[in-house]
Amino acid sequence: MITIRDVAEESGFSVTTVSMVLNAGPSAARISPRTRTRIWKVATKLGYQPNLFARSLRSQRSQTIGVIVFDITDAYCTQILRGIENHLRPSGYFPITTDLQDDKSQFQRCVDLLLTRRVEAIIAIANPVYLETDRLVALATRGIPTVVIGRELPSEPVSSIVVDNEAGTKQVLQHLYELGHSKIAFIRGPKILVDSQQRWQGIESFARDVGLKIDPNLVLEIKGRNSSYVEGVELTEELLRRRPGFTALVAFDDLTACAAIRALSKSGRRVPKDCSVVGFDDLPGSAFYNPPLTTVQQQLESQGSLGAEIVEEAVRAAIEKRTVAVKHRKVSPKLIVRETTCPAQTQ
Amino acid sequence: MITIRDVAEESGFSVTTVSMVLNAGPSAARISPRTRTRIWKVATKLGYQPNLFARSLRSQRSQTIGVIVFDITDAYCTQILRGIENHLRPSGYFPITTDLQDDKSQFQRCVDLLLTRRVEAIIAIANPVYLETDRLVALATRGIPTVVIGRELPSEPVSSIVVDNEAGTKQVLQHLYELGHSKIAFIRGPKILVDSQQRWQGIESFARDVGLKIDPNLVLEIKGRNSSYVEGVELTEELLRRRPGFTALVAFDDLTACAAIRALSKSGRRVPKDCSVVGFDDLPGSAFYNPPLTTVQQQLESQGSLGAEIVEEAVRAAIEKRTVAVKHRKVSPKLIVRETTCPAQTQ
DNA sequence: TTTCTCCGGTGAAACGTTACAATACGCCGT
DNA sequence: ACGGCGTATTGTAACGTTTCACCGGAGAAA
Repeated sequence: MITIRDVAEESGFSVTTVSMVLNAGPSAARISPRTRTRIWKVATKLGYQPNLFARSLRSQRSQTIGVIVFDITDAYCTQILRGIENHLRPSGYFPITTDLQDDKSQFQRCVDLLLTRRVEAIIAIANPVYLETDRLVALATRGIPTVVIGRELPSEPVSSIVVDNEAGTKQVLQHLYELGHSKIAFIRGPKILVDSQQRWQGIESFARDVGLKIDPNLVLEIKGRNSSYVEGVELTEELLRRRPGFTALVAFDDLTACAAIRALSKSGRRVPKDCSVVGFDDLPGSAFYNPPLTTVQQQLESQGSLGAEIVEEAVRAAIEKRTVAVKHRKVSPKLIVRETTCPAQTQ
Repeated sequence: MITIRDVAEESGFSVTTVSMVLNAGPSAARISPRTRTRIWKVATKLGYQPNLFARSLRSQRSQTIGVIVFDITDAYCTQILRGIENHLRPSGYFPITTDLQDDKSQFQRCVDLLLTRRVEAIIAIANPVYLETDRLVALATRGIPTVVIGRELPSEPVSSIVVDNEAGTKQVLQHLYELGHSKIAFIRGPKILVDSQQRWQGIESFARDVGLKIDPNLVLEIKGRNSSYVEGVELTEELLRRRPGFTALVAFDDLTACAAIRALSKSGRRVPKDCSVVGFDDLPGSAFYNPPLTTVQQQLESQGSLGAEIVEEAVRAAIEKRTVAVKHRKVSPKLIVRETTCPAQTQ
């Protein structure tokens, strides 16, 4: 392994000079251009690779950002990860990831792991049903910039990024409205999720705006006792029992939408001809569903890179001893029209 | 931040002694039990956290394993990651992941990134269509234990883990055979993939064993020119045009199976009543497909933990200056019967 | 008593950087 | 000739560990 000392000897300059040049920081400006090129040449000739451990030990900076995901096998998390990594790459920071494995009790372990690795900031991807807010706040007050993706924490000293659920469902309903649907069924998400309420507000608000009537008998809600998929199937069957006449169904999310389509197919109805269906999330599989699902895309990659941007800025601020305000961002989702929606049949 | 020196002063012992005790290595045995408990007590009282950078700098060991995935948003990769992480957790190693983003040309960058972080070993999750074998071999010969998951490299100094494709398709065909199917269509995978050939061998071998006749007109092959999904749809339509009488279809993988189901549905056929369909992979979405897909599970988590086990052993061997043989492991897949297969209709 | 061995522990030198203060030196004005 | 100043460069002390060689002393063997 070749060290900075080797470069110094080979180039005839001191270790200090080499260090300054190779770091290309502000102090490198004080070194003459001739010396700089000379040192660079020697460094690349020898194939010098700085030792991160020595560097971090001395400079007290790890060049590392910690990411906590609630489930690495969940496509929601990995798309965000992709965004984070892409944003961080050019800035020289490296993201390291710990996985909660959907087990809330692992949170402290994950945080400790990251702190042991001396991460300079933390991005947490929030599970919709739980979030260890206190621990995140503890981080933030310890001076570690923290941002949470997927949950709004307006009153806490933690930055956050969320999707604009209301705007999403508005687009959904507008789409169906423009296709001429008026008898629309809804499967709402579980009450515990803030997302559910926001999405419902978008529905109500758009319906009110255009004078669309929502039949309370066509609105059911996921209780979340058992698998969301089987519950989706059951609720759809219940809707069919109550008022078989609806021509469209808005599901809380893609999984529920898939369940609904399954139930509709089993009852002999064809999607979208007899009934249009719309989901929310745009899971990777949704484009290949039978039929391909019309749904709302959450711009997860953007959310990730936005998160990375925020912590990066916060870290930079900390280094320069500036303070930086907590940020709360909302990203606009996008309706993706595929093959589960079509104009309402005029009967 | 509290250091080992603080613990030494507070406990009245030397830094050396504290270090030996806290590392709980073989040299700790030389220290008397009384001293040991005393030091531990002080360390926990002060909340001592060793500085990984200092430790790694001195000991030349990073306690880190590098993982290269070909696409972090691919469920295939993340399930393997889960297995790796779970295996590594108790042993104190930490996996750091780099993402190829399905771009072969990024490989060297990813390797360099990991080498910069001084990983002690590398696990590479191979993309089915490409693999930078040379670079992996280069790693292995540089003394960095390397294992590749998803590709067999029998003649190289790199360990490997693969699924037993042949055993998988044998189970598939046996399942259909036992359900009474004899007119079976096949969509083979692209020739370039070794997986394709192995899976086909399983089919042929089982058919030969039980005397099942395979109609060459019912065998089509993915060329891989455009999206695998749309090609699956087209091939299924072609099969229906040629010999509409088949009662079952074996697809190369889940995505193709979904495409086939889609094409069958569009042609008015009901799955599984009119035609059974089997996939391969067990993608996370497959259980929620319409209908839920009968498929072959690849035991990805096991593959991951197996990979972790192999590199861990290799690292341990390197530390103790033993040499350890390259290992090639095959894991047995498992048929998951869901709702796309049923007994053949006797016409 | 002397020498040897073992036990329990220690001092000091690394590991490869970066940061701070200091230095050498050429040049200007006086 | 001399002080002063700015520029380009350097010596040295950290950063927090681990490791290696060593040491004092108590008991056993000679």
